[in-house]
Formats: sequence, structure tokens, C-alpha cells
Amino acid sequence: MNKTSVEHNCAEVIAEVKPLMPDEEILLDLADVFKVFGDTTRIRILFCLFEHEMCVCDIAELLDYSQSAISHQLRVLKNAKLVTSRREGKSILYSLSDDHVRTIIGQGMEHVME
Amino acid sequence: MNKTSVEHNCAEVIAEVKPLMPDEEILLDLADVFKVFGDTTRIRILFCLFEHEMCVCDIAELLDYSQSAISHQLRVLKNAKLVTSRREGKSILYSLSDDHVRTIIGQGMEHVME
DNA sequence: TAAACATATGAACAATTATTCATATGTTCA
DNA sequence: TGAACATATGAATAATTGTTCATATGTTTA
Repeated sequence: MNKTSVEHNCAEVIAEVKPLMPDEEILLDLADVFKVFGDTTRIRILFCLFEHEMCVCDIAELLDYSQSAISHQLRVLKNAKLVTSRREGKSILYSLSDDHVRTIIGQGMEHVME
Repeated sequence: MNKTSVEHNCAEVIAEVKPLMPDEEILLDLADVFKVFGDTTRIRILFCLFEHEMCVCDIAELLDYSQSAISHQLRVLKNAKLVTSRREGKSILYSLSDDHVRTIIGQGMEHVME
């Protein structure tokens, strides 16, 4: 073995990296955001909203899910501040709350596409 | 109500958006990638590897998890092609496979930080 | 080669979560 | 106001998933 190469030193690495770990709370929040993206139904909903503001029944019909299922998932997306809603008559129209969603999904796409 | 504003038309919106939905397979892959990020243990592991190549026992000690738990999660990360590994003697050293990971987590961070 | 060390892995269990069903809330219009 | 429509929500169920435990695989060194 080539002794000029730097060998791995556990204690050193641990001492170096330990103080750099982010706060517990940040890690939890971060995982929670990605958890929201980690479901096909919600991903589908987001892809719908990329194109157009939509009411619950639109999404349900377009994706062939029950109204209830979509409503439950929209709540998750709303709690994560990924979508917002406004009322128009009897309907409630949902849309993306900002462009982070596009960027995050875009990056995920790039990874998936190799 | 202001009749000059464009009102929501369900059938129109559905017809417009339906053909734009990505393939089933892409949606599944996309959700799977984000699922991997949606767990604090794995997020922690990635933060470790942001800083330094590490062996399994390093990560286990640093994060105070069992060797087995870390090993299982490293496999998940590896299957998702987010980390790679190489052997050095008795140890196996893990590192990030590319910079998508940093970018994706960076975007998640930005969202979490409001 | 045997012992010690490092990692991987299968099975089992506990916890989380997505959907369905039934029903409640809220809005419009006759 | 009452009927019809649109959405939200609580409870229950089924499925997924993270960790532990026990053990297997693989490497080094005495």
C-alpha cells in the first residue's frame, strides 16, 4: 500500500465534523420539507399547480383521486407553505406559494435524469 | 364582484394541464429521491459527508446511532446514488457521489429559513 | 489459521402515513 | 330559507418504513 496517501483517522474526523452539525431543529424542519415532496400524490399536485391555479375538484378529476384524498394532501402542502389558496365563490383555488418548489423539484429531476 | 376578472373554468384548466403531466415513472423516481431526503438520520449522515469522507463507525459515533442503523441508511443513500463508498483496509469510507445533494439540501434550507 | 475488528443484512416490531368513508362546514342561488 | 355544490376533517385501516437484535461476511494481524 502507498504510504504517502493520507490514511483515514477516525478520531480526527469526528472531532472536526462534530461541531459543524446543524441544530436539531433545522434538521427536523429540513427532513419535514423533503418528506412533503416524497409522495407521488403530492408531487402530482405540484406538477398541476406548476401550470395553473386549480380548485380541488380540478385536481381530483385530473389525477383521478377522490376529493377527500386531494383535500388531505393539499392541507399537508399548505402546512409546509408550499401552496396557498384563495376562495372564488364556492371553489377554493390553490396555487404555488413561491418558486422554491420549482427549484427543488427541478434539482430532483436533474438527479433522477442522471 | 368584478366581472372583468377572469373566472376559473374547470374544464378548460383540466384540458390544458392534463397533457403536460410527466410520465408515471418519472413521478415515482422523483418521489423516491425526495423520500430519501425525508428522514433526519439520513439528513444527518449527509451533513457529515458534506464535511468529510467517513467510515460507518465514525458516523455511528458522531451521530450516536447504532452501527446497524447507520449501515442500513447508508445502503438507502447508496441505492439512491447519493453516496459512494470505497474500502480502506477494514473500513469502508463513504462520501457524496456528486453535488446535486448539496444543491438540493441547500434549496430545502432556503425554504426552511423562510 | 484464528482472533479481532468493521460492515452488511434478514427478521421482527413499532411508528408513521396515505387513503377511504362518513359527515361537517361553508357558499351560492332559486 | 332550503337545496345543491365545493371543500374540510375525524376515525379507521392498510401499507410503508426506521430501528434493534442476532448473525453473517469480509479484512487484517499476530
